[in-house]
Amino acid sequence: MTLKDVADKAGVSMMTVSNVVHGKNNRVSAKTIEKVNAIIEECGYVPNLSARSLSNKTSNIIGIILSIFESKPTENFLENPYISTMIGTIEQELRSSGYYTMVRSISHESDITQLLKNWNVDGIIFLYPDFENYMEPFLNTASIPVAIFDSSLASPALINICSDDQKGLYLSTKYMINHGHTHIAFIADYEGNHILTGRLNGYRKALDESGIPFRPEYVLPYPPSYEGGIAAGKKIASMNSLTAAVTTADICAIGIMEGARLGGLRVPADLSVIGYDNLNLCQYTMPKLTSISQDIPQKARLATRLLLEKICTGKTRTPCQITMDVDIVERQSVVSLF
Amino acid sequence: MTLKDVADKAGVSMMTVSNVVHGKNNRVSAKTIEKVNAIIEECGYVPNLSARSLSNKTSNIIGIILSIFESKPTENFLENPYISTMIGTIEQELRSSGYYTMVRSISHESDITQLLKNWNVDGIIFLYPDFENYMEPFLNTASIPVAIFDSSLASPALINICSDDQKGLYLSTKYMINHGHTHIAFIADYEGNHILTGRLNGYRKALDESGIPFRPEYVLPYPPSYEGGIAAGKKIASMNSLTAAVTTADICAIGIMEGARLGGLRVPADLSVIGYDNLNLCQYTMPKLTSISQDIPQKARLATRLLLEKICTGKTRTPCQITMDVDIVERQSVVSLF
DNA sequence: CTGAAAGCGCTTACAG
DNA sequence: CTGAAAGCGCTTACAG
Repeated sequence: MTLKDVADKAGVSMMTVSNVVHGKNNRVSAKTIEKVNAIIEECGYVPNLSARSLSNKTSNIIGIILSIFESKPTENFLENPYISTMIGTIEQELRSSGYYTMVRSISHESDITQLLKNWNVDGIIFLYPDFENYMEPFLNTASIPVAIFDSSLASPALINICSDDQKGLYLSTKYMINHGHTHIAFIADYEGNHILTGRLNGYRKALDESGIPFRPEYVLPYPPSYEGGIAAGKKIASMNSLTAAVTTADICAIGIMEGARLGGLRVPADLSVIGYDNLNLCQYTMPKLTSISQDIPQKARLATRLLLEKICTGKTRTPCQITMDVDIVERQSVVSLF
Repeated sequence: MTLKDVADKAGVSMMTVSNVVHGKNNRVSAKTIEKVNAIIEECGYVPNLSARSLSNKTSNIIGIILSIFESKPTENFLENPYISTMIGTIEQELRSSGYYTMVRSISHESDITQLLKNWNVDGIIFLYPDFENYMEPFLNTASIPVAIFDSSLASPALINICSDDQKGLYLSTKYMINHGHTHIAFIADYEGNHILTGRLNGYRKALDESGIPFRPEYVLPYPPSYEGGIAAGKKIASMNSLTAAVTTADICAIGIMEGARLGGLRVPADLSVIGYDNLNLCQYTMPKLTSISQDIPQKARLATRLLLEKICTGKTRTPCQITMDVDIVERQSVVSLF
């Protein structure tokens, strides 16, 4: 069942059917519209989008790029609930605007342009900011809108949705201070990572504001993973001077609690801890983990909308670099020293 | 840069270039192949897959169907790490075989056939068995291979990868028995759900084998969610007769531990618990949760391979309903009564 | 308000 | 081993 079949059956031209399908109602008489729609309904006609794409030079397909690194094991990447929330939210948003979602992992920069040419992809969303090295040259070549999250690149060609990393750690550090803590560790190997560096700055800002001296030895550069957290927790127990730890991932905070216990501390009695991301699992630990939350669906939705707007109008209305607010979610992992 | 451009530049026909692109080397002389490939390389020619699809009646696109229910809030669905592992593994597998992954949520049965016609999708993978009502009529119409997981449908037209649910609960119940437990609760509202019913059967089988009477009052039909688990845990505490609980989801097991504590029990001293799925978060709880593990990537990989095999050959080699093995992962949530 | 023609970039089926 | 012709299902640009 093709456009032509419908046209023949209705006794009109393909052009007329096409106009009806696209709702260009001012170009067709009401009577014809009705007749054509009845036939479409009856025969279950569905347009062939490959054909449309071929003549259109456009596809209504948006590419979601998963990972560029072969080296990085995909498993880690995938067990992250962040990713599924992102993909699901983006798909819903795209679908409701008549777009299709193609998910693709890539291993070379050339894979991206290949994907574009293969399917006339209308826009691209990178889920992770890992792509930054490839980004600049790619952006210069790319003729289609591109969205990314938490990137340090400030190119006006890039839709870049960030979250307020500095405020995140400002909030958790301030929360510790408000509960009487002054010896607060910051856990993350921030060097060379602009997101983590932003968070370190938030930590420092909170200390400064309260007149608490910043001590470099309280910055423990362990990776923000479960294992990194365990190592950090043990280290903290051995230092014997800290009452609180803030960090940049819930998994790491959980590791810190575990490591601190292994080192002989009670949590939260001897060590208060605050995580980051507010994952579901914060409520499953003991104590339940206080954490910094960002609205991930909101982030995904905003990126998708700006991308579609740019595709349709050729321009983004708002500044294309947007920083989203974060919040603290109180649970039980912080003890008051007052 | 199109086939024609390459052909002109090489001084050959489009047909020859097409043959080179598809590696039909026996139809082209070595010299011509080399010349054409050099030009392709130089110009960065990438075939337009919409055009290919149009003449081919095939697309190399596989549809992954996310959710059919508008009513079910998508959020729940998405924060499930199972989903991202599935999507990621399937995408990798498809990509390495030259296929493309289109993710799509649907709200009506007709959305599926529409997707097929829109893009000439070559195959479909349903992530969840929720679609069973729609399945039978759909399978009769559908001309393309379909894969699903954990479905009770035994249609030979369906590639159906299950896991050994009965064995899963047999293992956890047996493990309890081997540690001296005889008063063991089974938590899940299994009625009307063939997966959970299979698991209940495994529970009963383990009891039977050890000559422990099955007591209907030990089956607590709470939903296998965190909240359901909390309710079940409180109930167990109030019953004062049970020393162990097996269930069908890690989240539920974590809820049970929480509920039991709220009811005054110590975990695991007073109540041993075993979960199901072996999610990462099993290692983040206290006590760390013993659980039943299924190899999710393996499941996704197998479904994808069988689907591609069926697409290419028109037949699946193996029986299309496959049950995968499960295993128990020991941690700290079970105490020995000996 | 309606339609005939040309073309998007590829493949299939055939001829040589 | 190579190529010219027709066609996949749609849209664009134009004419009436």
